Amino acid sequence: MFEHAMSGSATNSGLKTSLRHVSAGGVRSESVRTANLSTLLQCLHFAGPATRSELVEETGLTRSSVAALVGELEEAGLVVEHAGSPDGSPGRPSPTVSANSSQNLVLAIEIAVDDLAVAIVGLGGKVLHRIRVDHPRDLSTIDETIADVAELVAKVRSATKNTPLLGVGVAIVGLVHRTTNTVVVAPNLRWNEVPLGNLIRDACSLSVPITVANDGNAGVLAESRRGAAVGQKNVIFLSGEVGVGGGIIVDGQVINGQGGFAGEIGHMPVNPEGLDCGCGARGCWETEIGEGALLRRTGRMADGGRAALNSVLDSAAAEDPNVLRALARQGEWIGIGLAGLINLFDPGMVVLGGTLRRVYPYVIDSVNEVVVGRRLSGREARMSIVASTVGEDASLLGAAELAFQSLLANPLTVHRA
Amino acid sequence: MFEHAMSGSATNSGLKTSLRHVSAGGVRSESVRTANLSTLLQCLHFAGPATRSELVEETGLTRSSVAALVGELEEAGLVVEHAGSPDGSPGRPSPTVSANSSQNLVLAIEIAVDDLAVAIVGLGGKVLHRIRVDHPRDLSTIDETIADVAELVAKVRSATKNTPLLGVGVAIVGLVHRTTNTVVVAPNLRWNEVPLGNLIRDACSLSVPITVANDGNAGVLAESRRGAAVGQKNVIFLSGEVGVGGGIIVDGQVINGQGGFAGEIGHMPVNPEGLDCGCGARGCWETEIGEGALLRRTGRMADGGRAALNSVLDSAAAEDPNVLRALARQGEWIGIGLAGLINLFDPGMVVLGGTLRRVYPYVIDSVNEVVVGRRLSGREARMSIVASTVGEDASLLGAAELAFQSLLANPLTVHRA
DNA sequence: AAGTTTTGTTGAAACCTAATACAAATATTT
DNA sequence: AAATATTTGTATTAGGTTTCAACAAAACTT
Repeated sequence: MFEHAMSGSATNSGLKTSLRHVSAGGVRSESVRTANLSTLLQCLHFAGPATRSELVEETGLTRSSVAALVGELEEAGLVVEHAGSPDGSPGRPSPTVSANSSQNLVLAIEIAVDDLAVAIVGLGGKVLHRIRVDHPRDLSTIDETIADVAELVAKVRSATKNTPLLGVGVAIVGLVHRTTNTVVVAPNLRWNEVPLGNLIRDACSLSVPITVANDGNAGVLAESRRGAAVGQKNVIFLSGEVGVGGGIIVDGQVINGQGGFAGEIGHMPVNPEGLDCGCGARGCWETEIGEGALLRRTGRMADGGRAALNSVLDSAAAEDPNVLRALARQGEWIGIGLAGLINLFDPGMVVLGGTLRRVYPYVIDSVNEVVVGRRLSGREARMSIVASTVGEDASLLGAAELAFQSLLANPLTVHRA
Repeated sequence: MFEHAMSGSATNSGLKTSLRHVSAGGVRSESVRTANLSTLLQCLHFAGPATRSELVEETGLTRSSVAALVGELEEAGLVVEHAGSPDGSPGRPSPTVSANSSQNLVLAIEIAVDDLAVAIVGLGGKVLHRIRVDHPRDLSTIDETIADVAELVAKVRSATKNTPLLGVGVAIVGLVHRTTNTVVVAPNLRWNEVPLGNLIRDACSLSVPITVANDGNAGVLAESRRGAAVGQKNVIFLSGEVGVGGGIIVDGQVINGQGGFAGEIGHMPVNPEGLDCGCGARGCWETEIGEGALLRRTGRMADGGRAALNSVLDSAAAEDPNVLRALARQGEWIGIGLAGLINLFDPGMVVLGGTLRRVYPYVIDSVNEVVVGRRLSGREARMSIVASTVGEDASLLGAAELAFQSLLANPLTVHRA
């Protein structure tokens, strides 16, 4: 289990850099311990509490090693042990080990088009406190938005007794340069070149590491670690909101690309004769499967927002034939783009999130029909298209996972504040 | 360097992933040695001979460890050492270590639409013997093709004194199921469900491991290890031949997807109102940028083959305005699809191979224009679109690298025959 | 010729997990 | 109720791997 956290294929050997002068590739014995601590902590974080014997079985390590490693994690305050109780089977009961979710907290922030959300999440994935508020686009400047975020952060932090944090994760509807935590462009927010990481750090007086990421990339992380795609190593996450975002998992890892811009699924060119897109190009997938397209097809105003969307869903529930037809058409376009992605990635699962989660029942048949027709691998590959199970908090929870990544990779070298 | 051997997420120690190749999860001390042997051998295989001190610097290991590890590799016959000679600088000369390319051979086979190629390649990438022959599609049955391959294999093997092989790599223009080495479908060859790996093994009486892969996936491997994309961690390889193939490297690794079907770049839907594609769908990218499209646009017969293509290139060289215009149009379509892929992967480099390598000078301007216009990350990301440098042997050399992968990952557990 | 610099070699020390033996805690059998 | 079997925790020893430190070897420099 948990290979997703570390990728690495059996016969691996990808090459990366060429010239001989970069960072060391050699491995020392100490690193073995780090790797094993990491494996154990990931087990507990992602799969929940486990007895020591279960950990032995899952990791393949010996009882002695697990005892020593768990002891070290406990000493560091990362896990807690509870005495085991008899369960009816013979043998000495094994104590239960759990992630210490009350003392290893991260801050998660989501900046969506018409929403802000903030949460404090404990190791193991326990959401200790969460706030989501409406925050309509165009009603706030960047500075105001940051101030609003800071206010929410203050609330959740005081609700959790200002317990020190391990890190901060931020998900935002925009293109993010990962090494600088900068939002290069967020069309729906009309942001350009916003150093979001630094702004949030200053506004909230944070001194722990901050990771900013695209909301789709955060969403797929949540979906793959705690949602519908748990256990899947190759996943496409398609999230239709005002814009169409997404995230892709290849061999257990979210793909970031060279600068962190990867995963912009909504701007694949699918219809050169199509509509103009907010990104400046024409005929992007987003123009055919975004919220606007659905509202247009059902005779609503394309910028009708949430109310219009609800009306569409109501009509669909009432089996309005025009609306159902429009949804089927929508599904065909979803299928066309998905088929291309499936031929590109050969995923084991496709997850539809955001608004697409709500329209799922009305579009899935036409989606499947188109996909099956265009898939090259035909029936060979088993692949399913499912609705998100994490739901509206996908990006928020993904942001939390981003903040945990460094701890999980290197459990014993952590700083909190 | 060579973190590629370990990939791993940004924050982790890098080690973990390399050690992680044992499925269990836990890492034992022996794996450290395997990982370090692998790192050293990859250094020598990909970057060529190096002195022991260079290896020390590259791996970060100590002189003692490198000495021991190199000694072990030498004992296994994988590397050879030559006494160092004074180079004008002070200090004791360091012996040079090189991959033993005369005794660690793999067999590479490429089955293209109108070509067969076979080569014997030594560790370090030295091509010891290579044959490429015309083999027009539709003139042979599957069995005949396999027999032709077997004949070529016998030739190259006897030319290399039937030295035992470490493995076999096969690249083919078709969709390959990796775990079974089966060609699910190869439209241009009209193959369906061909157990190619087994057929070749039997026809050539081979007893070493065989790896069959899609030609585009093999091509990108060659290009990234020994061609234009050396050192790049995120690469898109687009190879236009009769069909349009490709391969994608994410974080230093070729992406295979769930069953090995990933990388089918040519069948992205880019024009729903476009032409019917051989795959059964309509408006695939291949219908706009494949060889047929170019011939069509330049007034030739779409199935004119190599002769027609040469005539187009001649006209282009003679600056025939109609042909140049058609090529520019071709470039626009290449750009449209590439822009989508770039938004999806955020690569550091795009490599154009196959026929596209030859038309590169005539299309690159319009490609770039479209791509710049449609890229979301704008000027933020440095990304270049270049022509393949490996050339017509990309898939063949990639197949060889496939065959080396297992040895490189685990240098001391090899069987030859 | 003596000193400096770089590199190979060797043995001890440090780190990590596995293996083994034994103790503890529970269920089952007599 | 006592003995036995089963499972798990603990402690000790052994095996594997790397680093460290000291020394030797081979080159250049003064």
